[in-house]
Amino acid sequence: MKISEVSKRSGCSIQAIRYYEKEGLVSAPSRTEGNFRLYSSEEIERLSFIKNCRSLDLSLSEIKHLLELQYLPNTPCEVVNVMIDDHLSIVEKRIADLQKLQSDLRKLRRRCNSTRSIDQCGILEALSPDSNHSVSDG
Amino acid sequence: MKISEVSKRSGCSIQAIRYYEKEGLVSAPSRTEGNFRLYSSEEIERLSFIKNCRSLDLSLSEIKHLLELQYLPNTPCEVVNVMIDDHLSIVEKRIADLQKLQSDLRKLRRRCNSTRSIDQCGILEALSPDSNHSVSDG
DNA sequence: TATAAACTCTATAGCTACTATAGAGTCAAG
DNA sequence: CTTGACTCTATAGTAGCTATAGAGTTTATA
Repeated sequence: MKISEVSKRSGCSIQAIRYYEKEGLVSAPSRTEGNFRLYSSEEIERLSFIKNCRSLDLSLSEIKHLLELQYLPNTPCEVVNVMIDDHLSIVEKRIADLQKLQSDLRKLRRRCNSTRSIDQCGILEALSPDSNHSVSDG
Repeated sequence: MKISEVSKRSGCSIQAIRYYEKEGLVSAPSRTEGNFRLYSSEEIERLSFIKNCRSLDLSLSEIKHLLELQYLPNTPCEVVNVMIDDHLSIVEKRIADLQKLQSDLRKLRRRCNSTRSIDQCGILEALSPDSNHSVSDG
């Protein structure tokens, strides 16, 4: 199989596949006489695995770690659980941060309506440093 | 004032201040004979404004736009409101995406406990492409 | 057989908003 | 006159790709 076929079947873009090769997540495949990459179906599985992990926003280094673990079948899998737990914590923190941001933006938005001009804009006033109405105020 | 003083008072790092200058968010200040940047207190206000906007995760191009608007005091401020609304939409979408991700990760996590070995790991199984238990499955 | 279309290759720039670093110059105090 | 603190410019790095240029390869068609 050439790279475009592998791309379609794995869901990874051609550029991404070459990037994963460069980063060592997949090994360099054999080549045709004309220097085109040639893949077997094993590579599709590996790339699909990577794709699944990326859809969960796991980093390439985490994924690399998971791929290496598959060659150590007797390792206790606690390390996998810990990785997912850690990743969940990061996601939870990101959600909390964004919710704070959302709240701040909503408060800010309430300071103004569309009928004013720039020099009376409650939003710009709140964003200015000498304002008594700072961004996080109610 | 030299740059470190301005950095302390505005809350922007020295590198960030130079970066904002390069990107045209603040104008190039005068220099001492020894080529050190010299600022007036006006620049602190401008940089504090930028800092406030950045804490709301507004992009530099959005901030640039807001800074330009301040020179057009008679413009209707609807454009500001729209920008904040647009930004809120993006934040809301990001939150929703992350909540989906959180849910997927939690489901995945439930597939395994720490007492297994890698070859029996329910998480790795779920991540593998030939699995009947795909990542988003209940 | 010629040629055009479709595909692939490598290498590089770009994205965002900075941070970190190297190597050199400036300035104030002791 | 030297030490230390500060500043300067320029460059590389961050994450995970995407997009592009310019060149070569393969396949289909005329």
